[in-house]
Amino acid sequence: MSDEKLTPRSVDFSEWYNQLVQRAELADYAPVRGCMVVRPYGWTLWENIQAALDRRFKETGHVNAAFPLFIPMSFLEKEKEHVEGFSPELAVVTVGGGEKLEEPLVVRPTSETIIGYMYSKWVQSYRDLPILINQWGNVVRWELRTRLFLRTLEFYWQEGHTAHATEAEAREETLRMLDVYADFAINDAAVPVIKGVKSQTEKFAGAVMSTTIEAMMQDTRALQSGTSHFLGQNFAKAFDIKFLDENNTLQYAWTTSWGLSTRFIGAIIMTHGDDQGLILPPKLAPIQAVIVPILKSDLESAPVMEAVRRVEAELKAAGIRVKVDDRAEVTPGFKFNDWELRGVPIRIEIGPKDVEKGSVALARRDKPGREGKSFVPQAGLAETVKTLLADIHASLLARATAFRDSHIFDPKDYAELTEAVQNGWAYSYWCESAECEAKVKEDTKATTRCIPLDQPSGKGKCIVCGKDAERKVYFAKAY
RNA sequence: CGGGGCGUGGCUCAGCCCGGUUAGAGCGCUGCGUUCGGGACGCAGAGGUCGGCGGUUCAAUUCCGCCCGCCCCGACCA
Repeated sequence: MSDEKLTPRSVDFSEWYNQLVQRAELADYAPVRGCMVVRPYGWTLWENIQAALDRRFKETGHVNAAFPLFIPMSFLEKEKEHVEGFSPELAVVTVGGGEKLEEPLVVRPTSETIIGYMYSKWVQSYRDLPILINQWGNVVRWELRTRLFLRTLEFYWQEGHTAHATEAEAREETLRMLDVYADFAINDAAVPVIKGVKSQTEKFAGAVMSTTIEAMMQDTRALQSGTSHFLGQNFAKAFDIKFLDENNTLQYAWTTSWGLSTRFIGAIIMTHGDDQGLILPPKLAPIQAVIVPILKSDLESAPVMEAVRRVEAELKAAGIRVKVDDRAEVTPGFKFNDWELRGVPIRIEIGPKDVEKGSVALARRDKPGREGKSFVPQAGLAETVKTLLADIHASLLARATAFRDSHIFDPKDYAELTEAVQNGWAYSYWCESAECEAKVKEDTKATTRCIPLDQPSGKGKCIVCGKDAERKVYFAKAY
């Protein structure tokens, strides 16, 4: 609800984002710096994301559980890289019930440690494995610079934690869940992502290997949209997760963890949104179709509203998430803009002319103006809407994919690379040394985003140092 | 934590330099009426410890000091 236009993306992309998040009522700033309130519209979107992921987790054999928010400080310290990675951003509770605590409690920044501790209690035999548990919850990381959804002190996510008898099985699980994320991103959110492996410097603190799905936002910056980690035996050794195998030999388990957070909402906003506001992917949109009645006078009100209610009931019965905007105090034109700001995929206008002709006006959010508007019969509308929703999904995905691909460059030399990452991603051979990675970062602020799983067949020379390189990597500025 | 900016109705801001009557505007909000196929209009209203504390002064939103908070820019991150 606002009468002013959004700052256009071309003028100030991050200002566009900030205004949009608030005006669309996805989230608001909380009284504590860096914390956000997820408003009902934003939370419903998150619930739809949760449902889409949770279904996939269950299908791949996982179960949900809940682990505590507080973790003994000493747990974090058991895994060297882990504590080094997270200690700068920990929130620590030192007083409880008015008394200084004997051991400070960390508000979980992630739950590998406490879950590792529990797994060590639960695992004795190879017959206890694998353990495939997911948790939906919140975590706290004391970030310095925050943005709604993209980086807040507290955020909501899911974290899967699995333990396996063999390395191969754990590695397989890591990639399986990466596939789950990619499938969700592409097929439910219409966000094209690239699956890949993080460099040693970019990987999760404590992991042997981190994998990621990377998405390109409309300002061409990269957003890590979900991660899946192969933790090797690092946490098993730190927390003593041991089992007897078939040969009665004591072995450390192999663990994985994987997470996707409310940050993904930021990915949706910055992948699809336009200068009018949000464009939500149909499968995740809290409201898939909004009906706006057009009332010329009180006389015409009754037949129009009768048609509106009938259409509403039909769409509902067909499983479409539909809302009637029957507010009397604002005009249809206002409502059009209002729902466009909120990203509802389809608008249905029903007025006196439609009652007369047995038609409705359909407007698709992804194609503004006349191009996206059509007049269709009321008969069979549920099917028409379903088809259109599917079509919108496909066109959003195609558009985002085309945008991304047209902003991925293949620089011929280092000078071209520095140019490429100013308005896109550079896809280049890299010798995988931390030195070359650091040089690019220092010169351009771009980091390695991932070494994609799909690689060209040949080999090449490192774009930075010219030495032999096995694999190509994406360099990009990132969120 | 370094550099810059800002705190005045719900929001965006004016007023402050140069202290002095009832502190304003636009938007939003409430009520009534007319409207309604791309951001309607009229009339009548409600709403402010001018971020906090202290100082200067007959008198402080205005001048001074301290504190608090927020935003932007530089070192970390899903």
